[in-house]
Amino acid sequence: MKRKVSLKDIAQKVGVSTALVSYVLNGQEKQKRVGEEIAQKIKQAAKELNYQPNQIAKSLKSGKTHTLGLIVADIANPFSANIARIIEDEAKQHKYNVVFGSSDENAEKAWDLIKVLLNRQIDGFIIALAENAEEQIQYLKEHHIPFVLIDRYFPEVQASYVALDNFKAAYDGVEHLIRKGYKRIGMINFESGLFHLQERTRAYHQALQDFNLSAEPGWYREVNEDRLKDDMEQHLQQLLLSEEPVEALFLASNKIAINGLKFINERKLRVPEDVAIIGFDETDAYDLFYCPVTHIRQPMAEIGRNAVQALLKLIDGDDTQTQLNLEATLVVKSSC
Amino acid sequence: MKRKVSLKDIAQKVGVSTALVSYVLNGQEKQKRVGEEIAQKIKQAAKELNYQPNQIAKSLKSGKTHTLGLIVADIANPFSANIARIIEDEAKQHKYNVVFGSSDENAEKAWDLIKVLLNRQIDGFIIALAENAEEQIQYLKEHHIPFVLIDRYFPEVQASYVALDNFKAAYDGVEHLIRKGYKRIGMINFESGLFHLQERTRAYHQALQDFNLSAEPGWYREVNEDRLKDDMEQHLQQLLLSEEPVEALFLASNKIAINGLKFINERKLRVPEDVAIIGFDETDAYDLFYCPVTHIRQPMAEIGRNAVQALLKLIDGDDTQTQLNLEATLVVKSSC
DNA sequence: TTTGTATGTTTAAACGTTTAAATTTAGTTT
DNA sequence: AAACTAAATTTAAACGTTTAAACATACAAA
Repeated sequence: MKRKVSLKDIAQKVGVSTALVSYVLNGQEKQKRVGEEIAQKIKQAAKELNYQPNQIAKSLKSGKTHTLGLIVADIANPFSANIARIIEDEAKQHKYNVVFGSSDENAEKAWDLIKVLLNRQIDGFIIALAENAEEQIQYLKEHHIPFVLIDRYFPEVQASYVALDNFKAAYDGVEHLIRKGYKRIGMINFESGLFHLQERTRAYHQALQDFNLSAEPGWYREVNEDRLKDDMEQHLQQLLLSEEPVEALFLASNKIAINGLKFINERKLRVPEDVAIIGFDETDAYDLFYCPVTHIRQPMAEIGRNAVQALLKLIDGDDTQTQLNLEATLVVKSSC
Repeated sequence: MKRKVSLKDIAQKVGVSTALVSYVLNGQEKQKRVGEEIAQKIKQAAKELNYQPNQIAKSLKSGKTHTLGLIVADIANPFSANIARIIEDEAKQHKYNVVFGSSDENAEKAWDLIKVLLNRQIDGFIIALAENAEEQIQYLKEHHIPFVLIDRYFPEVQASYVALDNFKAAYDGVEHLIRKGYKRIGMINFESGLFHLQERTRAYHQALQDFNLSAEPGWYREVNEDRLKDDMEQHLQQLLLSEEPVEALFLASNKIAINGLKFINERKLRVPEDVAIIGFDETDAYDLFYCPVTHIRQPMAEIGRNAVQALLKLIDGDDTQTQLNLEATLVVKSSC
């Protein structure tokens, strides 16, 4: 890679000091009252040499990299990928770049990512927290590193976040099932201490209670992310193919829903006749299923955009915290 | 953000020059024969102060950022997202980070991305080319910037790439249909000058010819990415619901397949009775469709890993080009 | 003529590293 | 004791920017 053109090269060509070149190329010719004629020459030379400023040098000087770090559970998950795209676009609009990393829901990995990205001097983080990551927030706060949480947050820790009103979203979903007349309503959620998932569970129970429906303990099931397929098989078997199957099922995430639908497909169960379904998040799968699936859609674009804007505010030194619990949309199809 | 600990701080604390600290912390204590005792003190101090080297400064000095630029069409597309994840992991193993950008299949945007990332001094690119991007390759080559193409490449331009043997993959798919006894075989592909897509079309025609099947021109259709839904509607209408519908359909990408399946779902067509289907790429949709879809699977992990390895080789100054056309797998389900 | 002011330009230090070269110190040969 | 060698450490420049401060020049005012 032949050495790139630097300020010095331009300075040399025009016959001035690098300072002048810097002033002109940064639009400070007026304030620093650079001579009209020389300014022109400098601009001309910059163009001729196709000068591209070295951002690394700029960063070293300014301490700013104009880069945001994005940490998600897994960039290969459509939810993360979609949000990543939105964040990328929003960041680009503000002339920021995005470096990303996947934590695999693993606090250890998330730590590594944070450390690595910090050493690369990114200006701030957008993070979808892993479980047991309170420490990390604490660290970021102590070191005054700007960050915004998305999707998940810890209610007891003070921090900026842009998330879903998970309770309301899930409540609305379960209520929808109830109003459709289903009485035996089951739910499958991840086995997880994450607040946003627990909120969905809380909403399920609350809704059943509010509408005076009984809730057999066995109707609520938890699956482990790492054994997703097996756990789903096992629980669905019990929920749907036992003596007294549930009539309706609330599947609390896109991955859970996809697995659930696959099971239903394989066993040739009829939706909504044998079991009504309501899913969470979005996936092509919902539309492609023989019976399009009613689901709870998160406002992805809003989440992404708000997160970037909140983060940039923090980076710019405006310390007001942003705490958004956005509303989901119930997309009614024909699965219940 | 309180100022971070620098070499100077450690030097000061121990009472030596920064040079020594640098030597020790970079494991050069032996070659530079740093005193045993002082070396210990330095390490100790570094630990106590929790020293984290400033990578920006290192980069400025070395000209290396240990960061790879990844340019895909759209990070929100599962294909891109999956590859991104694999690339991320492989890069991490070699202590590299990944910055990404989406080109939206738009040469202009891809240019911007390249420029921006170059100014950030990334060490090399992994690129899924947009159409009309020959120039960009030329530019990268002229400037001796290491890069590896994935998924797409221009056969007439000499460059490292890791891609699929699209011709063989598609040929195998069509041959599968033929061997199943289908005679009237249609195909839907993107309207695009991209070589990898054209190869799929070429394979379709070649296979039909090799097996002495007639190929009505109307059986081959092209859709425009931006009008995907409408175009698909229109062509499927003609292909499947006209006087003489095709018996089987080769859908040449995941997006096309998903749209096609949605159409089939809406119109309540039977697969494979009314029409047999073979899809390209992977998507949950294939498994979720009431009749699991036979498809051509790309070896994503191989593509990603090979791309990173090839790129790192180039970065390390080994100029041998990597040109891989990997084989796809035909995943036989029940749609044909 | 001196002083002052406005205008235009350069100098030099700084950001946090790396590293070749110079320097100091101690030890060994003559 | 002089000369040399080896070991340990420092110095200073460099990477490519930015920017406060110093400097130079011209011109007007006293």
